[in-house]
Amino acid sequence: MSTSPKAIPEPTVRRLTLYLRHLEQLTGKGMHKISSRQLGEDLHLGPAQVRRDLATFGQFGQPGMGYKVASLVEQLRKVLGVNRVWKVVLVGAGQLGQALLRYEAFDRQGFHFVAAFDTDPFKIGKKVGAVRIVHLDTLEEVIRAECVQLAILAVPAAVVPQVVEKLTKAGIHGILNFAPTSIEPIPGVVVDHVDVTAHLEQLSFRVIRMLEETDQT
Amino acid sequence: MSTSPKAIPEPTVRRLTLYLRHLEQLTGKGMHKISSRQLGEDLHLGPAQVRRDLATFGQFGQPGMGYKVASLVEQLRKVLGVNRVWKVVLVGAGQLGQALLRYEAFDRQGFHFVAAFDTDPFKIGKKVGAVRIVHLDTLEEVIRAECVQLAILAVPAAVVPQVVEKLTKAGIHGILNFAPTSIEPIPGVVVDHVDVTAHLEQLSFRVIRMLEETDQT
DNA sequence: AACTGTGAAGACTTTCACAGCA
DNA sequence: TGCTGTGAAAGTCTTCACAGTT
Repeated sequence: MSTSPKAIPEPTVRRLTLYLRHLEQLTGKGMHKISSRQLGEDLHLGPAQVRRDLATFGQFGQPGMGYKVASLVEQLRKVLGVNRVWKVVLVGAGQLGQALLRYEAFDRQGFHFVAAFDTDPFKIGKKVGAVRIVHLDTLEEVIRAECVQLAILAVPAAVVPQVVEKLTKAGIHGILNFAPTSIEPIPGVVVDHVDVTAHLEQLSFRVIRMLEETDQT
Repeated sequence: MSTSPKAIPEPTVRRLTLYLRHLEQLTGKGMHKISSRQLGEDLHLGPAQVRRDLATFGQFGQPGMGYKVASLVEQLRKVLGVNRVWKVVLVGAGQLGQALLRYEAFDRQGFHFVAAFDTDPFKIGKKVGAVRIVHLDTLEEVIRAECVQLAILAVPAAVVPQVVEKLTKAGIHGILNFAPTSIEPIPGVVVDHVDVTAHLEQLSFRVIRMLEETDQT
């Protein structure tokens, strides 16, 4: 009976990210306004889809003119919550973990690594990118001291449950899981999953279908 | 008017991967049959969802008994196209690319790297995991000679269009893109996208929403 | 009794098509 | 004219609920 919950559909949220990235590139090119038709064309979406998505959280377009790129970028950042800095920890400093630590685009988008954890004595103390690898046992301490909100998990599937428990205890708010295993839902923690093998399997499925359709004799 | 195209919904395909992975783990544990209720519980899905998904491509369950794990695994593999080996090349042997080359789970799932390409003279000739890095100029040659079907792109966004063109010319069937840029649809080529920044932004959005909902005074 | 497969209902998402503004 | 925002239609996906099998 107070603030309306708004209910933004999940597919819309996924596309907001795409709009934001594309619009950021456009500002770099000095483009000041854009229409839903053009934006849709660039991202291979229908113009109605674009307008519906953007209208979900307010009215930004100017009828007859289109959207002002700069203000749209600002609004999208606000909606997605990237108009501020998120503190992030990495758990699991293997090959993938280290590649993520070195990926500079995260910082530019407001996701700032404050620490990396591992249990391998050979890795501890090593500096990767801008952060030092420390022992997993210090996880709770660091997360509380630094008020870290997000964690990226790049550990073997087998240890995911234990690490998740530690993170939950430490009061983390969100987890992005790269391990090929599903995480039990936890109240108060948002979980998302990046599953590269799943994407390859999707690709496999779609390639087969495509070839079958093409090959109709 | 001949073979029915069946039309499997995309969300279903995404879940098939999850079923497959979970069932493979179950075989390892000596579990021989499972019900839709149990499988759904394990993966946090409704039992009706599971049955609908599995029934999409044939009848596998035994009423009163559930599903036979081994035969379901076999069927899912067949549907997803992972009952065979896919030849894969990596383009872009940076941090992320090298981490992917070393990720052994791909091979186990039937995705076999046959080559890695880059343009950096310091990287060329180096062996990462089981494959050697060679110059991008040899891409078409290698893809044709080895009949490679899939490519993983881990190059900077700026060079994606050129690389995609090379791949298309070489007759690739599927591309999995890790660069934060969208790829123009190409007839005869299936494209999928792994976008880590997008996942972080999703997480950001959902964490904010969760905290707002929790905080209602 | 325990369970699957599925028609039909319901929920959600996309697309159409047009009123209204610049 | 060129464009947005949106009610309503169409399309897609999920869930219910039950007939039918073991």
